[in-house]
Amino acid sequence: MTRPTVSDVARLAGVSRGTVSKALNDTGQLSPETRQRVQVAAAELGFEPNPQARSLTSGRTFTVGLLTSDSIGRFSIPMLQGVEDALGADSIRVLLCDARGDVERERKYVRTLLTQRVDGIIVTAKKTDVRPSIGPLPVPVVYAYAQSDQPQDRAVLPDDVEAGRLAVGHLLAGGRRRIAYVTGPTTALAVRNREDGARAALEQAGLGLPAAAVRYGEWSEEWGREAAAALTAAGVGAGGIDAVFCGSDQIGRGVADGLRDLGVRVPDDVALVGVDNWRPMAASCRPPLTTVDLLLEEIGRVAATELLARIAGRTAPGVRLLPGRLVVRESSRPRPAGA
Amino acid sequence: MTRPTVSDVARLAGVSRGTVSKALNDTGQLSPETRQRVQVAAAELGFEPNPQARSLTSGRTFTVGLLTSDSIGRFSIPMLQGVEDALGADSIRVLLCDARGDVERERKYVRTLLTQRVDGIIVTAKKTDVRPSIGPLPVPVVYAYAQSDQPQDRAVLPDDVEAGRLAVGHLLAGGRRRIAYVTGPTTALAVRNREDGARAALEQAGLGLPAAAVRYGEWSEEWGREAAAALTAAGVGAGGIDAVFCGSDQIGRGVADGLRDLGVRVPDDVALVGVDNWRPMAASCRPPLTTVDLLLEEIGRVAATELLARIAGRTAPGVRLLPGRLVVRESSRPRPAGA
DNA sequence: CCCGGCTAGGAAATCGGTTTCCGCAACACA
DNA sequence: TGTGTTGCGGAAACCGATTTCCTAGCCGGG
Repeated sequence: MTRPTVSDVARLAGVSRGTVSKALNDTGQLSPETRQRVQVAAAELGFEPNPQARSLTSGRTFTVGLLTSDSIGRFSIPMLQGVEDALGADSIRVLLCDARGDVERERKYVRTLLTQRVDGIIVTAKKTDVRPSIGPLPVPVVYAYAQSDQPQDRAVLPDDVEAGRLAVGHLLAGGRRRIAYVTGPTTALAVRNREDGARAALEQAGLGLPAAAVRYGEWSEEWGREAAAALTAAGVGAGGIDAVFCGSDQIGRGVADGLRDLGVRVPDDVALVGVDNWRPMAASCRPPLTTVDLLLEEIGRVAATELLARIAGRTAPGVRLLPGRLVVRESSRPRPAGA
Repeated sequence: MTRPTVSDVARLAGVSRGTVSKALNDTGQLSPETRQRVQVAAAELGFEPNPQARSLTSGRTFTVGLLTSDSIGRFSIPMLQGVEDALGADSIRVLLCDARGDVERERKYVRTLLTQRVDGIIVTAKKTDVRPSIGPLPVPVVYAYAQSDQPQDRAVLPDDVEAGRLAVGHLLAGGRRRIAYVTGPTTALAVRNREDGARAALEQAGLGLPAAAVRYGEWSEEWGREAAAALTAAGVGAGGIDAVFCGSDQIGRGVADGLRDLGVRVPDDVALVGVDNWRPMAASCRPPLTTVDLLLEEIGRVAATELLARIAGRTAPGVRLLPGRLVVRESSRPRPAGA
């Protein structure tokens, strides 16, 4: 009934407990025969060492804490999977803590994780803006899709400047010239970075991003619809815009619907590119929305790998940016030749 | 540098290690003075018992495994939060395992969790259909938003029959009489249960759900749009339908868009109700979608509470159904009087 | 034949708590 | 004063593994 212990294996193999440990961990000086005899005995009993007992001596728990400061959400999920992926390969367990944006709760969780003797902590958020560090801790910490206000903390982030460049570069390549940017609040770092990228791409093409072509608002469809109306008040085609870079797929979808309501054709009159590659939004959009996938799963994977490196003692501070990938759908199809 | 242990506390308080344990756990026979002296010493040192060492003797780890069979997704998140909520109150940790629909991976995770000596396991899924049991295990298991094929396993599920009844009852109360049901694949249990509920409500009002009024398809907006066209081919108003119960908010949104394209007014001509209360879908719908919230967070909370009860030895097999709640928005506004 | 060097594997300490068992001291009672 | 009870707290075993230290036995060389 009760699980086998080293003593059981020792008895069956006819050796001492210490010898069992050495045999199963490939340490100490043992004859190949003894080693094998122990291994056979362990297999026969289905012996698996008790992790609690093991970590009592080793000091390691083979567990890392995953602390989400804002709730777990749409952005966290792919990252979670990436993290699990990278850690699972080393059979490291993940302890989940959702602080839900509550500073007090976050502090409590950090204490819990330390008490629990986790080997490291990954901190995630739902926006990439700078946030307070969870403090100098006796264990390694990596921020994923989040960054702390302490420069020595390590962070893994999407390259939002590059994302803006990608999106606008794609529109330019499709022959668009008068491009607008409908996006979230200026307070968001991602909004500003993507704008920088967009500007860079435009300038490289000898174009600019006039103030009237940039619209800050909420991360919502409603805002997208509203902005679509405002942007086309001056008409489309000759004098007006011929493409919109949307700060998110939700906004993109709103813009698409807004344009549609106004009789503006997408992509014939105006092309659209979003950001996130949030399937239910982007793929069901009419027409399906071209978008920049920030590869959040990859961010999770890299963050976990970096954490393992830090646990192993290799450390590098600062921010690491990961490029996204353009997913081309209908909404940015180039104009038919000669249109 | 290194964390204080019972020995440190014992030394400071001038007692033995055993006495420290008794004092801090309110066991044994100690004078109030000694007890307090130890507590003061422990507080002074910031002593926190090592959970690994503790679980070595107690056999308990104060950790439960959360096994998501299909990936973590939209449905899991609210449940996760409910689970965390209920367990956090007892300072029980959550070990996250995402099997991503892979049976082999799931088996591996179950082994890992058992090796880890978790006190219990919660199994979640993204659909409520019957699934293979993870087997008779030496620890308690509760299925949340999932159910196993073994009747003795405990499951906590949304009451989909009641959800159908709620939705259709609401439409009937708003004066609708010719109600259609656009939903997911017949293979899904939720689809059939909600249909049963819808039928029950209709029959209670002396009405029926004709075969032509039920449309099975995918859980997608595309399907909703398609179905909207088919349902209104016969026209709306006098001879046609005056309301649609949609199997999900995604479908609901598709139906809304489809009707809009066809010039059918929602809710004036046709009222809509969805299921899920998935904010980004339901609230951004035009018009905003009335929907049945299945209260997944509550399901997570209840599942966790049940698991704790089982860990404590109180057990009851079988399925427990939790009712949802109607969230009324624009899409089901009753017709203006006299229309 | 004796001694030094080497190897295989056992004994015991250790990690940090919990728990059982036992003895001492104080007290009540006859 | 002797004895039985009770309250308090210490000593030590224990949980399950790892690791250090040490010894027995074997080998070869002188």
